[in-house]
Order: sequence, then structure tokens, then C-alpha cells
Amino acid sequence: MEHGGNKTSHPYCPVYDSIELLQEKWILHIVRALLEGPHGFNELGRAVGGANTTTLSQRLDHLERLGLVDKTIESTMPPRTRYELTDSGRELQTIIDAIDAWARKHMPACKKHENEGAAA
Amino acid sequence: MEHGGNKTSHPYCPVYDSIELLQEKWILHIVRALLEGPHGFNELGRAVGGANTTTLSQRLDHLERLGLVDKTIESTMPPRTRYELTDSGRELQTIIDAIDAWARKHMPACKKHENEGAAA
DNA sequence: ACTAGGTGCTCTATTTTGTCAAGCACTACA
DNA sequence: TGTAGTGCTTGACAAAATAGAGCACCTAGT
Repeated sequence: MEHGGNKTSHPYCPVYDSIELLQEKWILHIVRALLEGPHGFNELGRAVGGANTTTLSQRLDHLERLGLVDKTIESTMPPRTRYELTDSGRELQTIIDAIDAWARKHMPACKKHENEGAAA
Repeated sequence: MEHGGNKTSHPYCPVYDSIELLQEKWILHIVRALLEGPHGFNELGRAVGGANTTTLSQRLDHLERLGLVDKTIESTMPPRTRYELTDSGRELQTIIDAIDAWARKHMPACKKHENEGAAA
């Protein structure tokens, strides 16, 4: 327990905790999708690359509790909900941008030997 | 499959793939630790917050195969290995920086108890 | 010399986490 | 009328991460 997220006597590092959050499966994908605008539940699941409802539900709940995502129920019975980023959430843009920049520069280099199926 | 990492007919999105990588458990922690300098195996495990050896081993292997981390065996028998970032890996600094900046600004809002200024 | 603890890393068993599929209650479009 | 879409929960299952032991050796303390 070096950076000691919350385990023991360590002084608590916000960066460590953020990483803990961002490394949760789908979180980054969800943020990226939500940065492009509000989404519905299933819609978001698809936009994100096919996350299943159980996980998605849990992740959104987490993000909501942390105040990064805003959930608006537009109608209960013909189910219609809207998920969108809060101000704090929207500022995650810088992180996605950094990933974006890095990815364009370095990621293709790594996966040269990808499935050539569509790699035109 | 919107951003379609590699599943189907989608044109392949490096950003999606990067996110897939970065969201793997411990990866971001590992990168953060490694940005502060080379580490040994167990040392890294501790620096990272207590990842267990099995997982750590796998993650380092992944990072190495992607060319982000360099593994140098300094001595086989008195075991001594050195893991350090490659150039590509070192450029992940920008991402960690972005996370760092965001974390300091918004993460404390979630659990306002910090009193550490590490990770300059 | 001998013990305790450190190095890197793999193996097995167990726990944690994520996924699949079905279902509810209802609307919209064909 | 029927098919497909909406949001989301539950229970059964698969995949991933963990603990912990162990190997083969070195270093420091006593």
C-alpha cells in the first residue's frame, strides 16, 4: 500500500483514487461517449462498444454518486432516461484528449499486426 | 459496436484501443509509478499499491509487448530485473498529468481529506 | 554459520468482478 | 396485431484478480 488509496495509514492521494475510478471497466468509454452529448441507457451501452446492462447500470450509478454524471428521468413508463456529464465530468475531456493525442501517435504503432481484415 | 475496437467492420479506432489498455486494472498505476523512474518487480508491485504478482506479471508483459515498457534482466540468479518506460511509454506522462490535474481539482470534492502533494 | 528477509516470478485455489439472458411494463411504428 | 424499441433489475454463470505458497538464490544481522 504505497499510494494507499484508502486502505491504511497513507495520507490519501486523489490521483490514486482517480486512477482507481478510471480503470474501472467501461468508465473511460462511458465518459468518452458522454462527452459527445447526452445518451439514453441502451444507447449508451451501444455507443460504448457493447457493455451489458448490469455493468453499465453499476458504472453509471458510480459516476452519478461521484457527481460526474447527471441522470434525468424524462418519463418513467415509456422508459426514457438521459445521462449527461456534469461540470466536473465534462472536465474529464482533458484526460480523454490526452489519451486521444497519445493514441493517434503511438497506438497504431503497437498494433501493426492487427487483424488485417479491414486494415486498408 | 460504435467505436468498434477490433470486433467487426469498423475502421479501427486507436483511441478505443488505448482506452481498452488503460482501463486494465493496474495499468495506469504501473505507468504512474514507472514515470518516476525504473523499478524492480516486487518494488513496483508495492509502489503501485499492492498488486499481486500474478496480475502484475501479466500487465508488465502486456505493456512490454506493446513496446511501452522495457524489461531488463540485470542478473538471473540473484534475481534482479528492471522495468522502465520506453519513449512511447514515457509520453503517457501527458495522460497521467491530465488525470493528476483533474484529480486535484475534482476528486477531493468526493472525499475531502487530502494532505499530500506528491507526484509533482 | 545461521537466521531473517529480500530479489523475481510461477502455480493453484479462492474470491471478486463482469457478462449473459430473461423479463417487466409500456410506446411507436408497420 | 405484432415486432421492436425504451430503462433497468435479478439470478446463474464465466472471466479476471487475489492470496499465498514455493523456488533458488543473495545480503544483512547476530
